[in-house]
Amino acid sequence: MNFSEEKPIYLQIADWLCEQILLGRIKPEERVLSLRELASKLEVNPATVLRAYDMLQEMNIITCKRGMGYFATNEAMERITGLRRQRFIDEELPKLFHTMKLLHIDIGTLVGLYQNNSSEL
Amino acid sequence: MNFSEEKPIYLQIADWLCEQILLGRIKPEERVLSLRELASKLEVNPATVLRAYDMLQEMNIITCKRGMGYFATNEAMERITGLRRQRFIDEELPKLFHTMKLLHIDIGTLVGLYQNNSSEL
Amino acid sequence: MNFSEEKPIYLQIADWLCEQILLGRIKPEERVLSLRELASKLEVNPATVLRAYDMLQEMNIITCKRGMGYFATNEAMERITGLRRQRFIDEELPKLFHTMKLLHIDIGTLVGLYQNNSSEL
Amino acid sequence: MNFSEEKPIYLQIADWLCEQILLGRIKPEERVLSLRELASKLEVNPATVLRAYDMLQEMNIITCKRGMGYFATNEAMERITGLRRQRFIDEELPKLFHTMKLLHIDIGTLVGLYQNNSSEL
DNA sequence: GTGGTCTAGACCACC
DNA sequence: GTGGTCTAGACCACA
Repeated sequence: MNFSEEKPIYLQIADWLCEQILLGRIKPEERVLSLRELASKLEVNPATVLRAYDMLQEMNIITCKRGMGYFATNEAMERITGLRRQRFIDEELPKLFHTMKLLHIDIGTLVGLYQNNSSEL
Repeated sequence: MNFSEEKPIYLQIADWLCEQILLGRIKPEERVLSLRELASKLEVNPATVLRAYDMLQEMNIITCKRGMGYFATNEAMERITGLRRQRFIDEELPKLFHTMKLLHIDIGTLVGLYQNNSSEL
Repeated sequence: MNFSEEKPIYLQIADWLCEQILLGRIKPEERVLSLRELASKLEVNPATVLRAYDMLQEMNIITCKRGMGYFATNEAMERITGLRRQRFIDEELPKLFHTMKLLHIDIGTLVGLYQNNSSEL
Repeated sequence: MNFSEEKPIYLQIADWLCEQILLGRIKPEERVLSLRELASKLEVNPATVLRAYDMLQEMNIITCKRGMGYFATNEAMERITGLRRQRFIDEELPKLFHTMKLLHIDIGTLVGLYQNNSSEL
């Protein structure tokens, strides 16, 4: 995994784990990698993974069973989708539209780019 | 000017100045406020403004004439638009489309939100 | 290290570090002294060292791993040599030849001085 | 005239004037441009030209006749050549040889570049 | 007046 | 521990 410079690594780890869940690669109630496993896989400090897990735990996305590891909650997916949709609509979209205006990119152009981009995948 | 907490002030100053140029409030070759003027206007330390100006100077958006202050270059606008369009298309759009996919927001929905948003302004 | 008065200290630090790399005292991927370590060793302010490191980072000569310090990139040597050769040939040599002409020093004389100088070392 | 960024303008003006003398474009005892003439020609502040002239006066390269302007001294050429040769040999050459060593440019290469360069002019 | 450098020190986020 | 940001203030060279 490649970490971007602009965001703290622990946030990127949390985001990545959320995506794994959204994509169905981790099911509700399923165990996620242990701190040490994930840390060594990602080549980061376990304390960094811990911080991500702590955060997700507070959001009720994962939960810790002592001695057994961390597990996705059964409401994980709804929590993630809810939080993200809200952030997307309230924060990201306004910025997006502002940028488009400044750069004189109209919505038609955006749709065009979307379709090209989608077909590439 | 109100500074957000999430980004360094010097970056916000740089962004703000770029927008002033994009919006035509500062013309090419025109002098921008001196370090001290801007610093006292924004109530920040001159060194913080300097850091913003340094950055913009390296991007060829402003240039320093010794003892006389900083001036917008005559290619300022193209530089800014160029840099931003590229960043938008290469970095922000892919993220946007990725998020849309994860959240099951299709392009039609986005267009709808765009039109609502535009009519509000 | 003795700093000359004529150049900013941060540039001298940057130059010095580049030479350490060119001379093989710092290998690619190797960690360089932390801001604070180098600052206290050189008896300067950490902010001054930071400025040098910032500059080298933009030139892709060193890179920052968060919380762990700065490391020479694996292309550090090529970058330095490349930048310096170009500057030497494009800027310094023309000045040199120009000066020689004005002072009526011919190339033979220069070669003589070179050989004396080399044998001294 | 194009001023470099790295040196104070007044020094560049002084250097330029010295070169005019070395090249014989200004003869000993001949009048040089007045402060205002030169300032407007170079598009700089007369105070900047004054600073250059002051410096040259202290070096006995030009002299001021009140009410009549500045004149090259009759020893101007020797002064300039003397100062420059010394600086060239004591300061510039050692730096040059040091750079060549670091960049692995040998004296033969330099001679080659010299000959190419000379034939171009 | 302008910008540029440097210091000392505080405070923060991150690993 | 690491780097990053910001402040306050001093001092300098330059125009």
